[in-house]
Amino acid sequence: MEQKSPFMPVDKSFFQQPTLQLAEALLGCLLVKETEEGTAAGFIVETEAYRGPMDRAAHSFNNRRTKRTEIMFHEAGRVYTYVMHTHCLVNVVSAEIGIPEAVLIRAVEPYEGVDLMIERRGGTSLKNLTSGPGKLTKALGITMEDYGRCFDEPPLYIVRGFTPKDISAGPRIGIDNSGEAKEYPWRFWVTGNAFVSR
DNA sequence: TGTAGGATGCCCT
DNA sequence: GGGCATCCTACAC
Repeated sequence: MEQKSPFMPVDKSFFQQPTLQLAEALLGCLLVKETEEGTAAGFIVETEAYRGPMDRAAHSFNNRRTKRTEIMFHEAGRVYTYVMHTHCLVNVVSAEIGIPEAVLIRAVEPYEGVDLMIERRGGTSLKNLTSGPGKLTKALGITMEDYGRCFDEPPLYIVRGFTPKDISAGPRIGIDNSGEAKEYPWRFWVTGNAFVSR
């Protein structure tokens, strides 16, 4: 059978690992989005883990189950997209069915379809193209249409990329009103990478 | 049915 | 560094 997509998605089993571990494992992987306009892809260089039941910063804290958070209660590897102000943010659902955890993709390093990404972002510099959770979704063309999809098949999927030489960890960003949860070192990034959000 | 508040980004000082 | 765009969700009446 002809391989229509330019990249080979990871196996579903890739997502079957503890959320914090998955957040690190995603670093260096390639995030691909195929649309009619073309294919855009970038290496994941920054992630954040959100662990529903015990994590005040998570939308699913205390097992809050609504139409928005519903997908986090499903199997690992599903797509959780969410609208923030004027932007769309993308997460990888993790953990077992019934446990609402996810990994937020905060930054990627442009790899393929750079011209298309620049066009979507209104002609910004390369360094500013995908260095933030709202920026990368716009550059790659990820929208609420992707909610509930699986990251192991087109049009939105993850491919094994490179193994980061060094990984850093620290507190998450933008969750100052989340009590003690804001201190958890659940943000991971590729040490020294120029496309990390800050 | 009304309203308060974001897992952000950009533009202005 | 601070304010605002802008809109959907959650939750209080």
